[in-house]
Amino acid sequence: MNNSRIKILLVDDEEDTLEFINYNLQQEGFQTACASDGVEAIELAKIFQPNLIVLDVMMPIMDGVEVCSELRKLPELKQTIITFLTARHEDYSQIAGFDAGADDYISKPIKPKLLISKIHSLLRRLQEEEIKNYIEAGGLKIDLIQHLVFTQDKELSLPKKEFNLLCLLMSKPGRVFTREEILTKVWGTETIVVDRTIDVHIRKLREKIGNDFFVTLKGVGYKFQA
Amino acid sequence: MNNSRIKILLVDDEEDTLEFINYNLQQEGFQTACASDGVEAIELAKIFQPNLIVLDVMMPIMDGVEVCSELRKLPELKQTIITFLTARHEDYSQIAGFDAGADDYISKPIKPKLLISKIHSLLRRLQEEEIKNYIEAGGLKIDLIQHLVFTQDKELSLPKKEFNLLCLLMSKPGRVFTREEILTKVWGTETIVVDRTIDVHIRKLREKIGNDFFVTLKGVGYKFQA
DNA sequence: CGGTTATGTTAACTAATCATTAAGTATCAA
DNA sequence: TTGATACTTAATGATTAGTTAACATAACCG
Repeated sequence: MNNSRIKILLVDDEEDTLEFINYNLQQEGFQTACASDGVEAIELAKIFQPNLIVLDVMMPIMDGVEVCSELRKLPELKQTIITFLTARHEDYSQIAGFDAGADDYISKPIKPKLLISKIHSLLRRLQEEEIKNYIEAGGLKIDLIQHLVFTQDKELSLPKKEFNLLCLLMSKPGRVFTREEILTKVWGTETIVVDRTIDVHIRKLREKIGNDFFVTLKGVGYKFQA
Repeated sequence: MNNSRIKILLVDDEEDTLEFINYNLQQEGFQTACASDGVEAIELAKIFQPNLIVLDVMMPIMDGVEVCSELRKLPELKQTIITFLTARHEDYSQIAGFDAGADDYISKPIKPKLLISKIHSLLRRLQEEEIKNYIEAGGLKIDLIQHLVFTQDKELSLPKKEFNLLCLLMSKPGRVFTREEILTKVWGTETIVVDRTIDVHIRKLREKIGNDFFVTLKGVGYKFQA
């Protein structure tokens, strides 16, 4: 993963801590932003759209738990991971933190290496969670939930049959699907269609997505090739 | 959140997988129940009333998709989250899965930490939906308490069905809802209405709120788009 | 309680899109 | 070269959604 695409928002009222964490994260190439109180944090979060928020629990005015609850209410931050920063032995806030919707916590005093590795593991989780509902291959991405296909330059919404056919082929890039297989998996066992129908749908996919992705194997079938 | 109040039903034909997940979830304090086939799953679901069902797609007799469809028909499981367990990129039933009304996917091989965090986030979503008093997306805001919709320029009060339909679509902007899903979630499982009814309600929403928010996917369903 | 209005549903029709086929052409492999 | 197989195009057919108005039902209100 390229760290420079990752945005992290740091929230702490102590200037020193803020600078310390900030320095370490920037060394790792993360994009960072800092806020020194809850109100500022929420404002900044809206604009900055961070992937991760590191939030001190003990803060004046509005404490971390409260800030976290507020942040969780923002729909645009649904995917954002929130982690608390707590002084050791602050058990109460840990529990309350999870109620407020935090994903993890980091204890003070902060050890840079631990912090970084923790952040990496949190981000890995984010990435893995994101991947699940996609089929990805050869620079293309199918979003099954949104029923959309993303190419390098555009996003398209395909008709049902085309979409299903593409899903099938892209589910195993490089693997050949026989015409028979395609028929049973896309059209089902009941419906009987002539072979040309597959060709036409392949053609439409070639038109919309690109010729080279779809390889014909004469007498055998088709495959998706990156 | 107190995990011990959360009930999770696990369905898989492989004894090992079942035990493995079960162990991990029990470690976290969740209440669990296990079923090894579809029929058992449905029976158990009725009695156990789980908050979350983790359902293997590949099963003999009745596959996960089929089980999911059946489960979705039970009115008492309306609030239950159903998530599929699939071998990564392996099967095509992923696509059919969303048609059946699953909420999410978890890919095998299962990583305990990911599973747990996934479950937490699913449950958080459930909780949020219960607590939340507004839905926001694409410049629109629904106030669930006041039963009002705010657009950029005006505030409107929609009839029940229209309101519920809008809530459903806006609860997950971008996500496609199949007609079947819409029917069960807005009209319930008992009432039978003709397909045109959905169209008419969509039309009214388009009229009142704006055409472009509501995207038709022929043969699939509708989605809300910002 | 009626009468009124607002909402929900349906039917019937129209429109649009998608899927399929047919037919001619191109390509490949034996 | 030739026969089989795939590609392409356009036309047709089928399916699905949009629209409208009418009817039914529920909610509202004096």
